[in-house]
Amino acid sequence: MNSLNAIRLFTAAVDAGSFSEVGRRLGMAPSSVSRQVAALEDSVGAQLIHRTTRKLGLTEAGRLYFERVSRILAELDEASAAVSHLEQSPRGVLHVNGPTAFGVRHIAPALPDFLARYPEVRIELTLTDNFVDLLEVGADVVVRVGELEDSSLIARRLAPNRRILCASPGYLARAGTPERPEDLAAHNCLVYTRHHGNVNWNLGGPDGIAEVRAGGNLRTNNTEAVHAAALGGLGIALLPSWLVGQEVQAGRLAAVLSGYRASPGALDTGIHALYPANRHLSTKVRAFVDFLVARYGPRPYWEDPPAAGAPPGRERPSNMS
Amino acid sequence: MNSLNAIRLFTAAVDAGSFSEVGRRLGMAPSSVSRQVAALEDSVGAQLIHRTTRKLGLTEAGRLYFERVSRILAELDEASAAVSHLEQSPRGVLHVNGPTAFGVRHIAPALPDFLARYPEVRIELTLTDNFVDLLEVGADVVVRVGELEDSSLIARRLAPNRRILCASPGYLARAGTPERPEDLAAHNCLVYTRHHGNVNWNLGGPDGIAEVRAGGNLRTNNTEAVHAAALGGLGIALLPSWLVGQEVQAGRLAAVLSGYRASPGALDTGIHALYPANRHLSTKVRAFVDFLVARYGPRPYWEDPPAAGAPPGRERPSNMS
DNA sequence: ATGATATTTGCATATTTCGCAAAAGAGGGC
DNA sequence: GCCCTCTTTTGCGAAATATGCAAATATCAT
Repeated sequence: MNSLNAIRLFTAAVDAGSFSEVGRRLGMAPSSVSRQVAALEDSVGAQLIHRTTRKLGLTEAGRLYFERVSRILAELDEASAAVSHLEQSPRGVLHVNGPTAFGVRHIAPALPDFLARYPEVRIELTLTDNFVDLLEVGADVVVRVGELEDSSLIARRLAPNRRILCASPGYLARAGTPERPEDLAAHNCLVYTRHHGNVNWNLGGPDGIAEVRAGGNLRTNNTEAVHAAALGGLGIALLPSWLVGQEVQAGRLAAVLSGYRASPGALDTGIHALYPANRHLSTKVRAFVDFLVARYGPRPYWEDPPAAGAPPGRERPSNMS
Repeated sequence: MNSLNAIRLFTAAVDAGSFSEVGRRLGMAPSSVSRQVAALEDSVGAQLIHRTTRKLGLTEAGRLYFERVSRILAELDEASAAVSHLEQSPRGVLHVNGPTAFGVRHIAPALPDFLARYPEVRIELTLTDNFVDLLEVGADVVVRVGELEDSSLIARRLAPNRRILCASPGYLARAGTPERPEDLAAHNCLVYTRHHGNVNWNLGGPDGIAEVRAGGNLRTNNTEAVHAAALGGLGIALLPSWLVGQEVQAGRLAAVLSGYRASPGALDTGIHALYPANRHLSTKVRAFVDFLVARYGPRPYWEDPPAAGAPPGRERPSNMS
């Protein structure tokens, strides 16, 4: 195996016309240059440079080798430079993966701002609801809502994952507004469930945790269906704040029992951006995750404003267009 | 500076899909592969491969680098192969330098045979009468007649450098044939001289060395002129055997005082091929020098046949066409 | 869960590489 | 013609680098 350094020294010697001159330019002993070139000659099995103590001259083999190799070295440096360039500022293709519903509502609307800020980035957004393997899908970042699998990935928290009870104003006008968890028993609860069987809602309030048996005339494994039904006035739903927060703000839905927290026992799983724990975190990934963190802020725009008297959070980023 | 080995391991890892597999194929520890690739990543400043313990995946930078670098590696191997190929058998351009007169008579006529034997060689023959620096003129081999300068070149003896006294048969018929060195005083001696001043011919014979004051009505610094004058019957000349040997054999000239040797005191300077003392002697140079040695043999075709009773020399190569 | 296999890292060991000094060679200037 | 300088090369000890093994950690299949 010939070493790259030897080839570099060979071409440098041809350019400089002297091993000593190469040593002077590169800050190394002439003997090292001599030995490296000799080793290169041994490896290719031919004399490349005729040497006397006063001048160097290329052999035919050396001329041939030099012509090809100097071009190759330039290409190699160019390749390294291209890769380095890619990391000097956010550039290239950023492959983002996320859940469909969240992606449509909160990732895709953020992309125009991101791409305006980083014009050299192109985004490939893949929205899938099943758990994806970063390597499998070739993603750079994955946004996950909810529980995190144990993995070697780095998880950066983007937002809390709060669920709120809500119903349409029409439904509440017709069926009344529950004031305490027990009141839910008299309401049509729209149940999102992954499995069959009964579903209980745990609500934490000033009087402890109340476990409510949620039931009604709709059970579905699709959050969007629950959402649509609630908007249509079918009943009371327990839905993520990122899904209904803005509709509550706009008045299309009304939060009920807002003094209670859903699943108070479970720790807040949150919404996270996941990316590989590499020694060299690519700038485009860092820029994207930083961008999302800044955009959502400590209190995302879909969440209620802080309660009166609570210390004000940092300025929220602009709402989505 | 990134090492070539690291790049090779990187591409091997991409091909094999596993560092361990690379280690198995190349007979090295997986940890070494891992470290080399990591070092390469550090040197280009970007992650090239996403790794989990089960699979490897290229990053965008890695894909970019791999595409360029794998092509570059192939070119590099090709360049080394081209140089090696050049030395596997005599090939390429052979730059030969020699004296004009000898070259015309004994080098150029030998070339058709040489080129027929080595069809992949092209010869560039430069004939100059001044001393040349191999590097200066870019020659691979230099043929020199006569004294050798001290140098680091390797000298391979091709033929003796004998000078013989001769004259045209017509001259001898007119002026008589000298039988002893002293007789030359009565003859018209054609003198080749580099300098002005008198020229003495030293002739060694059974009765010791005789120093003869050579003189006549022609002095010239050009051997060919002496030769032409002798052929024209002007007088007796002292000329190299390679120049007049065949004309003596053909009867156009007759040797005189053939029992005497010219300059018996000086050591036989001979005719030599000179080439650089490199560690890797190129096959084309070796082939050419070997060819000349074989062609001229221990007793060149221009020399007299061995005296009767002397052990026969090896078969002479074919005379020039 | 457990086993098999993968990458990575610490650490001791080899191997290579480096620089200095000395030797040998080549050319310029006096 | 001789000296002086600068060159390449080689020996040798030291520094730097690479390597292999073992252990830790991680992932996937059974």
